[in-house]
Amino acid sequence: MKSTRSTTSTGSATSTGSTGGAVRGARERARSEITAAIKDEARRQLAAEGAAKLSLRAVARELGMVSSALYRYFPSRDELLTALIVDAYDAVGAAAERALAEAGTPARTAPVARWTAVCTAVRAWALAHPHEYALIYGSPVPGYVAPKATVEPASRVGLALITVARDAHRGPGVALPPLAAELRQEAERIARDVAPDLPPELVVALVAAWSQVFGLISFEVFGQFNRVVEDRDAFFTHSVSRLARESGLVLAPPR
Amino acid sequence: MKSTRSTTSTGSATSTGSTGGAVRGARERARSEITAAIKDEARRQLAAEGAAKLSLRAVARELGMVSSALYRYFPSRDELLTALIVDAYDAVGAAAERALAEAGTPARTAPVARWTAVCTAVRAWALAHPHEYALIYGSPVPGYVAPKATVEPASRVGLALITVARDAHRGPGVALPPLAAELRQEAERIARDVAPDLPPELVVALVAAWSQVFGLISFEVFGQFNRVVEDRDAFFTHSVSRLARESGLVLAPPR
DNA sequence: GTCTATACCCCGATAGAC
DNA sequence: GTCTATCGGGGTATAGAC
Repeated sequence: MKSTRSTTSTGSATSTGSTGGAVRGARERARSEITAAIKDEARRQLAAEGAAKLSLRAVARELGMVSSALYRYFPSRDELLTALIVDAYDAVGAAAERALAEAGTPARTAPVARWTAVCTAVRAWALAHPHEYALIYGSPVPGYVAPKATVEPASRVGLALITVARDAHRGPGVALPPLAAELRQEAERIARDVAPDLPPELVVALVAAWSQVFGLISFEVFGQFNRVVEDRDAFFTHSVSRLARESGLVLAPPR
Repeated sequence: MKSTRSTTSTGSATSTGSTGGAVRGARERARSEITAAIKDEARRQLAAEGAAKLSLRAVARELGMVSSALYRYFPSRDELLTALIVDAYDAVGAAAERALAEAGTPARTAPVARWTAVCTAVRAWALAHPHEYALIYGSPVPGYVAPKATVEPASRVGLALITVARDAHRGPGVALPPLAAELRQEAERIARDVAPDLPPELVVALVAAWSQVFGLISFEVFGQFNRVVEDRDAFFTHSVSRLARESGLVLAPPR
C-alpha cells in the first residue's frame, strides 16, 4: 500500500538545513520525486475508481500524507487530472514514435509495415494501460475542460501517422479515390491545418483512418469485442493493414 | 426543476383504497410513470455529472422524493444504471432499424445507400444523446459490470449492419479481399457466431467496419475532431460510404 | 409505498500553528 | 512544507413508523 519509501525519507533527510544554495538541487529532486509518487498513486486510483472519482484525499491517504499537503504539489484536483492526461498522451505518443523509428526507414520498410507498426504500438500501449487510455480517448470527464497544454501532446500519434503517409507518397503517387464534391473545401481546409504539404484527398483519408484505428482499439479495450472477437492480435493486424491499403494511404507492398 | 407533476398526484389519488382488483391497473400505471420519471431525471444527471457520479439521492431530491423511496423502484444504483444502459442500446438500435426500414428494399436502394443510412442514423442519435452514447460506447463505468440483460439490446445495431451486408451479397458476389492465413480459423469462428450464412471474409470485414464506424462517431462525440474536422456531416458521409465500398461490404453503385 | 432518522462513509478546499 | 481542525457539502443503504 505505502509507496513513499525513498521519496519522503530523502525529502526529510536533505531538507532540514537552512536555505543553503547546495540544498536546492536535493530539495527540487525530492519535490519531483513526491510529485511522481502522487501521480503514480493517482494512476492506480484511476484504474480502481475512474477519472470522475479521482480524489486528492484518497491519494493522500494512500501515500500516508494529509490531504492539504497535496495542494503544495497540485493546486486542485483538475490540475492533477491534467498532469495525468498530458502524461498519458506523451506516453502513447512516445510509443508510436518509437515504433516508427524502429520500423526502419521508408527505403527499407514497406509503408504498410510502418503503418501497422505504429498502430500496433498504440494498441499495445492501450491494452497495457486501459484506464489511461480511457482517460484520453474515452468519454470526456464531466465538468473537466482540457487546458491548452494538452493539445500538443495529444497530437503526437497523429503526427506519426502523418509521417508514414507522407513517406509513402513520396515516390510514385498512389491513386487516391476522388473526394465527394461537398467535401472539397473542407478537405483543403483540413490539409492546410494538419499537413499542408500533402494532397487534400490523402489528408481526408488519413484523418478517417486515424479515427477508425482508434475505433478498433477502443472496441477492444472497452469490451465491445467480448464474445465476438477472440484472436484479437490477428484481427487487429489484419484490419489495420487492410485499412491502410484500401484507403490508399500506402501502396500495397510489392509481391 | 420539479417534474413530478402528474406522476405523484396520480399515484396518491388512486392508490389509497384497499387492494381491490380494479385498482391494480391504475397502480401499475402510476408505478411505471414514476419509474419513467426516475429514469428521465437520471438521464438528465448523466449529462451533468456523468455515469460514475450518478446518485440516487440527487435523483430523488430533484423529483421531490426522499432517497429511500427510490429503492422501491430500483434496488440499487447499479440497477438504475442497467436500466439506463438497456434503454440507450434499445434507442440507438431502434434508430438504426428505423433507418434501415425507411431506406427502402434492397431492390430499390443501393446497398451503399442503405449502409450509409444506418450509420448516419446511429451518428445522429449519438450527437443528440452524447451522454447516453458515452454510457454505452465510451469508457466502462468503473466497478460496474453489465448484466446479461444488456447483451441482446447491445446487438441491435450490429444486426442491422449485418442485414445490409447480407442483402448486398445476395446477388452477384462481391470480390472480397482474401483473409490473412492467421485469421482463417478465427474468421470462421466469428462467422459461425454472428452470421453463419455469410462467408467468413465478409463477416470479418463487417466486424472491422462496425468498429471503425464507431471510431468515427466516438471521435466526433468525444471531441477528438475539435480543431481538426469542421464540416462533420460531409466528412462522416464521405468516410462511411468509402469504408463500406473499399472493404467490399457493398458493391459500388452502378454509375 | 412514503416518510424520518440514522449509521457510517466520502469529498474539495482553506486557515493557521508549527 | 506539513500538520490539525474545520467549513460545508456529498453519498449508499437500512430500520421502523405510518
